[in-house]
Amino acid sequence: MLSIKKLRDDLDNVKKGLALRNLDLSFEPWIEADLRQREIKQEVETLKHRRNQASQEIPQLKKAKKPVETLINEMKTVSKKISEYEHTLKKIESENEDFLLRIPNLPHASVPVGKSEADNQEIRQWGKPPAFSFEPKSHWDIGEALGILDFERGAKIAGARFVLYRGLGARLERALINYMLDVHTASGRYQEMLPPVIVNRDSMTGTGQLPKFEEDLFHLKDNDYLLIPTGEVPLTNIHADEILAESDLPLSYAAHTLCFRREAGSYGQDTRGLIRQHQFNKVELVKFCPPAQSYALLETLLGDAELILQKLGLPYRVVSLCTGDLGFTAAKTYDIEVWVPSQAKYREISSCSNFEDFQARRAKIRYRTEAGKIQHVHTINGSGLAVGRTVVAILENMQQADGSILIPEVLQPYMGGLEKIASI
RNA sequence: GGAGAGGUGGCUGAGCGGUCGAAAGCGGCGGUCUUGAAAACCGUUGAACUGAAAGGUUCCCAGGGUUCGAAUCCCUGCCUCUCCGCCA
Repeated sequence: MLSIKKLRDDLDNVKKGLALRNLDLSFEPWIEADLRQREIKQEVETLKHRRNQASQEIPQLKKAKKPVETLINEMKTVSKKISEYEHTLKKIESENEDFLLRIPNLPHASVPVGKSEADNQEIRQWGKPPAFSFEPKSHWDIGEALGILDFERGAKIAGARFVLYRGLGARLERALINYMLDVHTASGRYQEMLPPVIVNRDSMTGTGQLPKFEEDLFHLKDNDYLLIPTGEVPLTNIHADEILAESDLPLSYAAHTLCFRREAGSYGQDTRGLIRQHQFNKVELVKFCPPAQSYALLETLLGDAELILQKLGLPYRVVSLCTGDLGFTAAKTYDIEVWVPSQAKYREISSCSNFEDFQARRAKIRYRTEAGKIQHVHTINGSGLAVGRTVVAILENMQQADGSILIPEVLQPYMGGLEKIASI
């Protein structure tokens, strides 16, 4: 959520920022409603002031054995008016709130300006795409041939975009989760968490999935619970409605969670394979910090995610999303894209963003400065990494002519010392 | 799932329907004292909105209701605890 002060005092710059996102919102109705809201509020407050005064006078008059009938009758009218005004006020306030909750964050000055994905800016590449002496196979062909991925049975059990990992496939997924968490939590860089993967509406609103993106979420209707699309939701909301101490910042959390996405609107995209599943594993990194540190810490967090790929020996590049491709809540985002040989393309495996105070304002995550001032923290998060897609990258980049897969050295201890996965 | 108890400030914990944002204690902060610290004593100590300020409004889990007036009464929901049942 943007600061209402900014909207009132600096609307031109807000509009400019939104224009960079290809967004042209009409603010006129809101401006009017906002004025009206403040007017009514003042009116209500004046009436309430009178009522409060009377509430003190009445007992005094009673004590002095003076008549109170007139005053009470007068207050009856006042109270009636108050509740009428409040009814209107509530309606306007919730409409205004809803409008604000649907405005995206503004891009940071360092974000490249552009219309679409095509304008994203490559920051760096790491590693070289492997050269194969044969036509590299897709990970689903490899996985099925090795008997470690079973898409047919995944579909039978649940439906399209679900997979059954078997044997060493399941082991590999688990190995990656453990490896990633071990690296991130080494020497206390991130505190490990294991949060709920089902959350309430407040949490989803706090991190920005609601109210706008409800159709992307799985919904448990009986009790209005929602399945998280990313670990960012429970991790960020850990500190919702809290005032943190500056001396405790920055806070860094890492967690493995399942993630669930409806993938409404992505029909026809990545219909085969692990890339786009309704349910997947992810290790998420989240930081809370004072505003002055957030851009430096975004780089740190990005580096932490990159480290995993480096240690696994998987070629990747880092891309800075342009203003037109930025997610709803982000002020700045780096995507890490890993090389996928069968597609001869880099594909997203991590997204690292600085939300500035956008989520903190929604979720009411604040901190007290050393000077005693209370202000919103900045939140930063990123995948470290999407586990299923890491499996994709390993299967495809490490594939051998004989159909086997070499297991990255750092992962071997997590695979019981196994050096490769081969069909028996 | 059944029966009961309860949700008050950083914590513990008072609070008759009417000067209650809320006693008291602890903790925190500032000071006196001290070479320093502890102890003792004194003072101070929630948040949001609004206003240049003075001030005003709101918040005692959440949402409704009763009332001139609600932390206090009623209803609903959520959460916590105890007992029973079931259960990984």
